Amino acid sequence: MPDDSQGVVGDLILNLERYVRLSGDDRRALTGLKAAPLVDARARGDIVREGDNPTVVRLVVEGWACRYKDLPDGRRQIVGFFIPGDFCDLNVYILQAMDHSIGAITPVKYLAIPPEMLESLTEARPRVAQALLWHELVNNSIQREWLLNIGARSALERMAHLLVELFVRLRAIGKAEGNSCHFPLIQSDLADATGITPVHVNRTLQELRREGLIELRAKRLKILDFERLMRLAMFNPNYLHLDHEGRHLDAND
Amino acid sequence: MPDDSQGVVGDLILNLERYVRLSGDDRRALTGLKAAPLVDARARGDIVREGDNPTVVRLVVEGWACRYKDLPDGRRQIVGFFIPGDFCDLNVYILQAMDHSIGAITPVKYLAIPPEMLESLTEARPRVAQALLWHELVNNSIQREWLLNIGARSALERMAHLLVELFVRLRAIGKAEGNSCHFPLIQSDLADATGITPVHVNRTLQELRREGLIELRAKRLKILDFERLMRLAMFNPNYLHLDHEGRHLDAND
DNA sequence: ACAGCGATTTAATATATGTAAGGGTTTCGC
DNA sequence: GCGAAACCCTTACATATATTAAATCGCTGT
Repeated sequence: MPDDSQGVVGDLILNLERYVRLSGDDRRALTGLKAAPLVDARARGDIVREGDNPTVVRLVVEGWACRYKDLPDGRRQIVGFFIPGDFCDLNVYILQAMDHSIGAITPVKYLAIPPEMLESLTEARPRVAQALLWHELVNNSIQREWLLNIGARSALERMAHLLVELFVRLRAIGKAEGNSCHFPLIQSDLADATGITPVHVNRTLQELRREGLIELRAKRLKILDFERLMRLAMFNPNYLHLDHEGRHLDAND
Repeated sequence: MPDDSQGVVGDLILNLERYVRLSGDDRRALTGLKAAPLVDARARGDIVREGDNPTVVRLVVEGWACRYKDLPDGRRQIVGFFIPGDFCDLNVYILQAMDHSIGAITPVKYLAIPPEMLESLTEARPRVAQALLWHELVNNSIQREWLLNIGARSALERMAHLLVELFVRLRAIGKAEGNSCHFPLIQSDLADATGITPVHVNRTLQELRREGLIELRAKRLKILDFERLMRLAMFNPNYLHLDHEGRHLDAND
């Protein structure tokens, strides 16, 4: 849970400060978002369904969620994960009917922010607007990398890539302890996200363990050899667009 | 070639009017974009390379282009196609370093628009700004559908889906004649876009032909049974977000 | 402590898709 | 109009991943 001084929007601030340096006033303005209603969602339930016409923007405050699409015959593809500090639909609501669903992985707490509240925030604080735009563009970039991942990498490489990405993102909001982190995805989530079958996800994870690259049990992921895992995944951090801050990717910084 | 009254930005206007009803002043303002330099790109050449730091926004005026990413070992994934009236990077340039490349499929003509020119346009014409935002969000939605396509559909379904999508988009800018259209993609383009192998693309196309669903030769695509092709692809037009105009998807309207 | 259920693991088998290589055809530059 | 590429197509074979099913593990709640 976010128990820092910024309270419930602390992870968002951490998130945005990767992109833009915020002033004290910017941070205070963001903190004002906590006036929005805080909503609880049950684990494994839907938060928004394809076809809905949402009227709020959701900011994940606690827990994991995902964006997914499904086919009439039940096949399902997760197209992105949300962790605390991520917006589910900063702009998407503008399109009226949702073209995808949002589901909770764990129990989730989110702020249901009225669009006008965001508008007045971004009008008053241009740097915040800039940071939000950046955050959104990085999301699109991640989406493109996922296409490369699913379209061009082997099952093993895909898995490795997804684990590295999630670990890097979690670390960025201070949710990693050394080289390990809480990891609530079950194997069928990984299957839906990578486009491989749950049985094959299992084989793939075993291979990553056998190779001494990871440990994964009891909802806890531990990266044993970050460097080698990144090489296997052909992980190129460019697409996260963090470099302009001079940060480096190293599991132990 | 766009030889209508709006000249070189005619396809853009057609494109945007699917989303928002533009006034005469809006259209005139958009027509002003043709003051930007018109650039030629050679077929099969790169227009922007991953890592570049572009300073203009590109609007495709003639020809086809694609967004793609590649891996160190040469594997390549096309993550989107651009046809006339599409922006290549309406916002992406903000992120500084490109996380993907843009390549020409055919000879391409594009307007190289300075960001300030776009900014003054959108400040003066809010409906244009709204339409551009919509266009961008639809692009992201298409990206999500592609993830579903590559992650969850079989090779045959994937192929069918891609063909339907491209046909629908071409028709929307008046580039289809009845149930057929110019189609400059070669089989290895289709392979890179669907994440299947060129040989298998060939098998897949033959099957679509054998089933009496399409004709495809000499850079010309003809949809023989639109209804059945859509069903095979599980094509749900929601993701193109055209419905608010009350349009229907029918190959012969 | 145990029941019950979801999650993981294993195994056997099936199949879609990949790989490699050769021949045929269209396209395009000159 | 000719020649050389570039593209398309085919075949034979290899393999990664899917499918199905069933056995174990490990929570969660009683």
